[in-house]
Amino acid sequence: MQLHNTATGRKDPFEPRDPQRVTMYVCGPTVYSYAHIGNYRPPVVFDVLARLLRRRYPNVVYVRNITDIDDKINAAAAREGVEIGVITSRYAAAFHEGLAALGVAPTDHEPRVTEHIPPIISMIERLIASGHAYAAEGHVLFQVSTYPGYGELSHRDTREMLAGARVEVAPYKKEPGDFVLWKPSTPDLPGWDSPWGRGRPGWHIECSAMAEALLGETIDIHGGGHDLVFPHHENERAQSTCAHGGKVFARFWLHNGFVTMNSEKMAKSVGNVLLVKDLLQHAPGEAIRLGLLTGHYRQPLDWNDETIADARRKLDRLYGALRDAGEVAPSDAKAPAAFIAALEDDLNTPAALAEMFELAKALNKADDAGDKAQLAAQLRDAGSLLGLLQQPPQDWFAQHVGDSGVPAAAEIEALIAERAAAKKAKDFKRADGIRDGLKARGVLIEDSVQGTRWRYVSD
RNA sequence: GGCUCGGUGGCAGAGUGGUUAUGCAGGGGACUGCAAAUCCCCGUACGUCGGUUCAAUUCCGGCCCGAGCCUCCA
Repeated sequence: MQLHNTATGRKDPFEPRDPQRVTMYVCGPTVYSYAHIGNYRPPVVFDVLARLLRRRYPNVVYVRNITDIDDKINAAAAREGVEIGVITSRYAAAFHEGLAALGVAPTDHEPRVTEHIPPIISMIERLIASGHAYAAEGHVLFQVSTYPGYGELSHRDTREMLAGARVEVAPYKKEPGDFVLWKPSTPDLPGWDSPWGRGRPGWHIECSAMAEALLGETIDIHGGGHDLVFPHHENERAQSTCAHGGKVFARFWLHNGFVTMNSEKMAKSVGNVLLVKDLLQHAPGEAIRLGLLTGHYRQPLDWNDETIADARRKLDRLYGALRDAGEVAPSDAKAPAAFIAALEDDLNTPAALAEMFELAKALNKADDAGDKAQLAAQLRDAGSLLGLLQQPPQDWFAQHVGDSGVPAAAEIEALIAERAAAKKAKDFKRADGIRDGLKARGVLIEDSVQGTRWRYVSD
């Protein structure tokens, strides 16, 4: 297996440090509002990677955190006049609903920052003791100049960066590039007692401490959105490496590209945020998931109306092949080698999907029952790695998302029976009238050798 | 300005030093009462200018265009 490593800037062969325990940490959301489609790209991408790793290694420990203490959370809580727990549990629950809708399997651990304050304090103490951090005016700061490797992950020259720093430098910083590990809380803000007074952790130290607590000092894979490379992951790397006496923190750094809308970054300030909870009102979660996997994870993904429509049609074709195979004998055939090879080449999901369409075509052409059984099993197994095609085909075609107006199944069945009678009586005008009527109401009729079947069509 | 990554057929989107991506849309055909679904065939795409090479969309360089990051945004 090959994975692109941000630290080296190329695809490197991946071998776990310990094949008996493969470790992966992915930065999760800060739960202060509803998550948009871009926020779900890392969970979906790394869900696929986790599935792939689990197939190959007996024990994969996958951690994705939830950041539940943060200035934006504090602001939201203050705005609503509630405890931060009200805010964080609301949006964490919404996030989980989105994950479930997109078929994202649960991680092995989902640590929350507020439940890991002692390990965070402990790590900060160790950084101070080893001379990498210092306390000043209630803050604790990491002294970047004590870590020569700083900048290696993001390929930045620290001196130039510091020279070009455009942010006002806080007076308590020894050097402009130093970043905060702990900051003081005023009485009206959430805080925890610490050796440096009542306060709260900085953002970067959370992930370092939770990764250490759950996965140890060196992890195999660290993932997240491309925007986290700097400063978040650069800082994490500095903290963890220094706290662990120079041991490698993450052996592989993986970063997914952004989701854009009309080639623009999705951001509140731009006003082009597409929330998944809204999207789910119009499209099946499985189609959204496929939409997120149609491009390679490192490429930017431009999201538009066609993305979803396209994904739905693709699923129509794949599920259609499974449906037309009919009842086939169970087979334990696995995904073909070319499909696995595509995924093992830095998670090339577009190439892997192309293999699935080849399987679908072969399945559509197959006559022999044994061949059908095997091809259907292969297609399903391939789907299981991408988190697709796991429901009965009938269910896929019978679902209708959101809106009103579409006829209920019972009514459709009755009209189909009526049409069948008309067809038998050679009254094709009436039969076609029923079909056209249903089509106008969003139901497509198909006659097949197994009888007439129907499905809801989008738009 | 620095760093990272891109510009592929109508759209989406892989890949490759000389040979089919794949899906959708479109054209033709088979099947069908007519459709739909399915199958077969088709259009000969690689930003631009140079260089390397017997041969470049694929390697190298310049240029143009685009996205992201540059202290708390997935």
